[in-house]
Amino acid sequence: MELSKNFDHATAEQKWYQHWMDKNYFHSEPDEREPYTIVIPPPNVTGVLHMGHCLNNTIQDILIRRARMQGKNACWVPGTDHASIATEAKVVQMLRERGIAKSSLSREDFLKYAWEWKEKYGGIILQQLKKMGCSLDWERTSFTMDPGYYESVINVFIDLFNKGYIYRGKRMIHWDVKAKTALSDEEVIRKETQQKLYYLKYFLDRESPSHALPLTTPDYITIATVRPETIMGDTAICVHPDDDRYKHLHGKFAFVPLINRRIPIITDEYVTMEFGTGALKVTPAHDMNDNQLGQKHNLEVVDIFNEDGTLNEAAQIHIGEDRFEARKNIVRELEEKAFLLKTEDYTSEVGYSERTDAVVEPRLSLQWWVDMKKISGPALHAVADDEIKFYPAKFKNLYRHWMENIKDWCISRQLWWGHRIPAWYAPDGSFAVAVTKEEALQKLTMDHGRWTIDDLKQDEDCLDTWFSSWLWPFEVFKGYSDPGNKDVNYYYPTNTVVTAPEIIFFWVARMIMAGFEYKGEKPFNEVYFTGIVRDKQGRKMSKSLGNSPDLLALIDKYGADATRFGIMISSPAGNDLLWDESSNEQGLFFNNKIWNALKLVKMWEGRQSGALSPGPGEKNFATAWFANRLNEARLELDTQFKEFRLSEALKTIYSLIWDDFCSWYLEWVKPGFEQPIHKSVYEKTVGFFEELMQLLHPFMPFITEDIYHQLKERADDITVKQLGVIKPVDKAVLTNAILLKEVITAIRDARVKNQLKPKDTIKLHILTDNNETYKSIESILLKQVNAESVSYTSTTVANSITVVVQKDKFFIETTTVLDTASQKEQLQKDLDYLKGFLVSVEKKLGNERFVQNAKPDIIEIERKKKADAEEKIKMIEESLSFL
RNA sequence: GGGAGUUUAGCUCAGCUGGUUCAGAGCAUCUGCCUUACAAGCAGAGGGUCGGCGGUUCGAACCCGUCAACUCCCACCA
Repeated sequence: MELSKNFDHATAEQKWYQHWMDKNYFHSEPDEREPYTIVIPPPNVTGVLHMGHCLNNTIQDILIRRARMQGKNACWVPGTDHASIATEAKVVQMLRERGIAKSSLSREDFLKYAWEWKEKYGGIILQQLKKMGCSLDWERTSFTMDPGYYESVINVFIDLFNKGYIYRGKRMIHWDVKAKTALSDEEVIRKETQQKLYYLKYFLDRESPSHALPLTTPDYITIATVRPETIMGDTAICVHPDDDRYKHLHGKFAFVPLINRRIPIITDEYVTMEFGTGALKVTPAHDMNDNQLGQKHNLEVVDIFNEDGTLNEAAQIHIGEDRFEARKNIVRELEEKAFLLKTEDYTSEVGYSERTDAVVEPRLSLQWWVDMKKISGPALHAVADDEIKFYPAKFKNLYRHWMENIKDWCISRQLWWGHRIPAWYAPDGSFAVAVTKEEALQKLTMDHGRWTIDDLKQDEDCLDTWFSSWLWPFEVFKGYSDPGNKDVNYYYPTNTVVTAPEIIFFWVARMIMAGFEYKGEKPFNEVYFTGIVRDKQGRKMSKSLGNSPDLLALIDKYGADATRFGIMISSPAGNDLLWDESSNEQGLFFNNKIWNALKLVKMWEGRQSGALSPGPGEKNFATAWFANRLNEARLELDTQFKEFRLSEALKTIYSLIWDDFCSWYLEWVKPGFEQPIHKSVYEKTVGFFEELMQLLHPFMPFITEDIYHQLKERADDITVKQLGVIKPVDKAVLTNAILLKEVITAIRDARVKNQLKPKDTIKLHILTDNNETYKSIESILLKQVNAESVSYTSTTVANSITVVVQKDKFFIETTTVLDTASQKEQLQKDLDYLKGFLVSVEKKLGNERFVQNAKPDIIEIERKKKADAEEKIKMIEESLSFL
């Protein structure tokens, strides 16, 4: 069958993925083999594939495919995360588009819509992973809200509550006014924000007889604030106890502008004297630090915001206005009434919601918390002691620091989409934690006994999404709901987690904690942190910047293999990567190169001669070399894989195929025009090609499978073909090949420099001590430098171009007129370099301390360098004298 | 403020235990080739004071100190 001009990626991708699925290659069941397990970091069920996923999942697929080819029982578990905030936001938006307000729906109705939405759009991302070629075990697809998984999450909550690790508490939390939910610390992004610092007059209370002030002092105190809209929540003014400016005011009172609330002036060392005016307004309901101050000094708490960030009745003025609207209006009013002294530009970091980008509002509220110190111990040590390895290791420090200073985890979210908190409240506020209402009633009855089942109400809130995904490594195998089952016993602990460093706390740390708490064992052996995908200018890829390419369009254009190549080749281990579409182009060119090599080899298929096993005199240097080169490269690849240097591993294979196989090997064994190829050489070439495809397969699965089948009619598939053992390398053959390449390049260079046309033939004369070596590579050399003859000489050949390689001399005899001047120039250049080099070596060897201290083999090398250089200088000088 | 990282060719990065002609690769550039697998290609070439300074050492891109620039994480003064 005639081969097409180029590799048709679209057809091949479709064909082979379907074929692999039909053969069920990706499905794993426990057996006697060693398992190799990866659980996918579950993408948001609402998600669509972006470059980060592309990198992340390509890496996982490479690891899984390689493990599969190494004889391990490879299992890569797919799934999605219900992503409560993100999904609920999308559903709310969809409803709004249909003219339905969430507030008009019951919880049940809303969830019906949400599930509908999930069934329709959810999991698109899993289909997209197939397009990328990911070899996931689709039969094991999990979702964090699958019924069984849901139950496990609830039971874990109950278990931790019963152990006393979960509590309910009123605390300052980060409040997302858009999503109307609490956020954990990790969900808040701090951004530098341009603000204004307003200096406000707070008039002092002079009336109060017991606090009379001398009339000479000003009748106000100036406060600097960026949040004038919160003054109505002020319940104190605080100054530093040592601040001389305010000593006379300790224990006095002042009035909040506009509303005239009388508030005390207190002292605390928390206040920075240098900042602003050194006097701080204290708003315990709306600032984390102020809240702490408030607790310490027993201040009143006045909460002036509604949950959507508008002002409530407690604010007394501007009721119903949004906080930022109110800020403007209040500033205007303060100005009009002369409370505003001045305004300064001021830049500081402000917290934004990771999900909705709303400015986070510190808010006092009753939430559920996990006491992290109770469960973090084993997880801290597992990483510190390398029981779980981090790649790159630098993340160990970050992890340790966070774990040692771990704070309690706010796990309740004011959302409907998610795992509903299994807490049941009685009318008097007492509550019980239980799976069912009945159980809860029973528990409550033991203490109280006066309620019926209809009196109980379940908590309205859901659990943080990470409270479900931290169970992922074992619960995808039902390790919690069905402990000790055969799957979890076999696959757990899993081998590798591949994820972004951004979620080291959200997910990685918590999975480790859950693993120890519920399995008594680490959840995985190693974590590979990928870099962040950035654009050419180094900007993080993001929707808002619009610099994130459409991955599916890229796959259409370049093919999945080239796209995988593109992201992997630009992905240094452990660093961020600057991705540019041109790297996909490089991948496409690579496809083309491989395809053309196939075309060449296929041309030879019908033109074979000789016997399958070569005769004694037919030893072929090229095949002997390439067999060795393959083994050498495979050793290199082994180390690169062990250290997760995947980008380098790909470069190794790339160069092995392009340079060693195509540029050298194929040229060396290529028969003359329309000449037959020796059968044994052909068979070996096909074998090498197969092995190369096998090495490349984890990176570029489609083209490699396709070529594997194009090379030969066969029943098996490369996807499950096992890698052979690496044979010992014959160093002598490799060394000779290096010499051969060097000679070829040097002679070609000389040809170019002397303006010989590619078609001009030459006669080559070799002056060497080592005729044997050259005899074995002679025919290759002849062909590669377009020589009509090769002979050996013991003297200089006159009227020729001289080339010196290592200790051998080559004379190029040609009919064209030679430019001796440029030859001389070239030789002189070499000579100067060598002389300089010799001086430095001699200097080194003349240094007594070097000879005394350096290792003997190093000294030996230096001596050899000296001898070689001297010999070479002699030869060049000889050649120069002939010109 | 605390911590981590980066700095090597025009660009993106390797360089592992200090020692081979160790200053490398890919891309980009330049020169010559439509040579019967491939111009998405072939052959060849040029290009770097290894961020600065100092130290250790027989020997430093590599180890130590210091300064500078950039990046990230954590904690933040209203």
